[in-house]
Amino acid sequence: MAGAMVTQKRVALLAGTSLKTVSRVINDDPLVNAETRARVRKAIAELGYKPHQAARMMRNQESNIIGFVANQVATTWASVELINGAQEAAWDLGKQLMLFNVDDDPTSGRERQAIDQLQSFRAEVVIYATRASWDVQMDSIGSAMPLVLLNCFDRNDAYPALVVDDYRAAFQITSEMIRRGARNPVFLNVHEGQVAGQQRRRGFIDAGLAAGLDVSDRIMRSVDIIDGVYTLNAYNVARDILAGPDRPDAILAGQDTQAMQVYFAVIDAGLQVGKDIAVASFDNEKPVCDLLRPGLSTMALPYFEMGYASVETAIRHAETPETGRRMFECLFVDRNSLSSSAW
Amino acid sequence: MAGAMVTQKRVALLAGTSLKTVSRVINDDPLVNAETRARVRKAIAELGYKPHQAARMMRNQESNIIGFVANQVATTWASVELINGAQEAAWDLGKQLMLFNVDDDPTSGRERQAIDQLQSFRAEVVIYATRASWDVQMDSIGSAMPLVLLNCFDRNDAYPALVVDDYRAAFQITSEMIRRGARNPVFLNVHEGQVAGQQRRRGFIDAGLAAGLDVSDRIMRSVDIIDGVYTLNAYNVARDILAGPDRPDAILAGQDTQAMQVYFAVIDAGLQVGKDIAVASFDNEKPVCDLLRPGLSTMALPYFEMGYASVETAIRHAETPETGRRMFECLFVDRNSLSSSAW
DNA sequence: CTGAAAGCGCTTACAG
DNA sequence: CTGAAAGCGCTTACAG
Repeated sequence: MAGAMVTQKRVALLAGTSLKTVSRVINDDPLVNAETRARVRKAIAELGYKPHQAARMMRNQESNIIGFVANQVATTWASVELINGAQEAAWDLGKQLMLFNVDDDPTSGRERQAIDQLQSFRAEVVIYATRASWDVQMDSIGSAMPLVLLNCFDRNDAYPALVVDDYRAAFQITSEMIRRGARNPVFLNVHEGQVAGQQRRRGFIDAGLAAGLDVSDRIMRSVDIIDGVYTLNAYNVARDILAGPDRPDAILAGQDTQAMQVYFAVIDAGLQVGKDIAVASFDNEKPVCDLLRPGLSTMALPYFEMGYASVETAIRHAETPETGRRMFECLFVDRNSLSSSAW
Repeated sequence: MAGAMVTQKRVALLAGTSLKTVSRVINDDPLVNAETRARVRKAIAELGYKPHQAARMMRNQESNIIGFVANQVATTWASVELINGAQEAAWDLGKQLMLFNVDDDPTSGRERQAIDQLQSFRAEVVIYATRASWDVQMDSIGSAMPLVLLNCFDRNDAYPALVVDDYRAAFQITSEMIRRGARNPVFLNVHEGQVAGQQRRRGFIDAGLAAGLDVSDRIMRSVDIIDGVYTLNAYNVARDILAGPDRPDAILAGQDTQAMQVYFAVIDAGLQVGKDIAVASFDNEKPVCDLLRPGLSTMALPYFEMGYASVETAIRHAETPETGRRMFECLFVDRNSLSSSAW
């Protein structure tokens, strides 16, 4: 490896020129004789020379590296899109993304390790992404490097943050349900300890009010966090309300995986989704939504777009610090779960 | 940034010692006076000094970087585990994983770009992972750097490869179905252009033979690749065989998402999974398997383990080149889909 | 136990 | 248009 290392020196030797001229050619400096340039190019190709990033980083005093710390992100299909979007932006903008998947367990020390590594590589800025919009405490990272929050934010808005507009998403999907005929919808919300849960509650209620319906007592929780473990029990909740006295004509689930549980509750109650009862949701986890029968109508999280934008924001933020939350809108994806015979 | 850079020199200045001694302390060289060491440690902490990786890489002529090129991997839950396993191993073994998600489109040039970047960072070895066990042509990478294949292999076995033992997995799950009473199983196989499809076909047939059943004509394809797009149609296939004259008492699907389609075909036929008919599958995509009702019994792909092992293999392979395929076994995860009233 | 010198591969001023 | 010198931050021999 070391012996075979191809350097500018060797290229210069072969091209019969100086080290410096090779450097010029590589950096597209116009002040090089066309013929010399061609000779150098040929030598580069012949030797398979690749500039040594580490040397460049050191000499230029800049790394071109953006850190991406993903807390529990790689656990759902949808949120992997945050990473894909960031990756794409990094390609496009000539940055190197250095990715770390860390777990939620603070005792594992993985997060600390990731930060240390990023500092050692002199990352110019770090993007911190979580699976849900928590109100995070990020000063341990923020004091070390410029920081951008993705799909989360901090209490004091000390860092630029890119978040989903959950209020609007809930408002929209609820309005759509009502527009199509729902008069007695139920909302199986995610945990209201999450910001998303709080925002969506408001969106659901406000959409009802806008249509003259009071749905404020039609919100139930279908997720539990027991000893830190996130547990879906939309099946049980849905089963109970379907068997209850005041059967809804539409169920809005907090996430597609919960909607999937709702489907089975509906089936077990001898009913049909999209026929006897409408179902809708949030996320747009493609495989789930497409594979359910009927297909699940849902509010698509704009994660790819957010991931992409996070890199753009990070580059700007590394240059001149910014703050403030930027909201991203969900997109309604209509499949076939949104009708009900009750309408 | 540049002005504020904390170097060994500044640490030495503060500790009242030489540059070299600081280096010794950082690299845990025992030949340092305990008191000097303490003084240096204190200075390091005070200044928040972090060694500069780029400088180390250059001086040591080794990068400690392992490339991980993931072709279409981040598209299913299960295969993200390949990445998670590799990440974990990298943490444990003190290597830096440099991850690239590339798409399958050869014209995008992302793969080439990834290789170029990895060469520029002088990655010591590259792990190339795909979503399925294709027979890949990897010489474009293999000629540039030591290469390890993960979840795929090449025709000539020129590189070490870590693959799933699909034959054995199919043999095991089929045997389990038969052991519990299946006499007329059907296998909705994945595409037999995939090695997995071929191996599983054999496993299914051999398990039948071992139990005295000829199931060789009970294999159907439930996936199409139309214009390069992978399309599941297990629903239609299952619906047809359930309505046909020779109704199976068990259906083995090629992947959990297909099993999900089978569930809906069973439901629409007015039957119940785990009661009227047994269903099983491959993958263990946790959310899907757990959320289906009844829970789906499936052969879990050992992706985390394989991802972890790929890094260990890569480290060895970078040192002394190896070749050969290593097989990993799937684990049977029993939930509640494996009974049938027909038994 | 400690330090001064040299060099890893590159690019930024500075001279020609 | 081209080149020789200096230095980015570190560690490996070599002397003390």
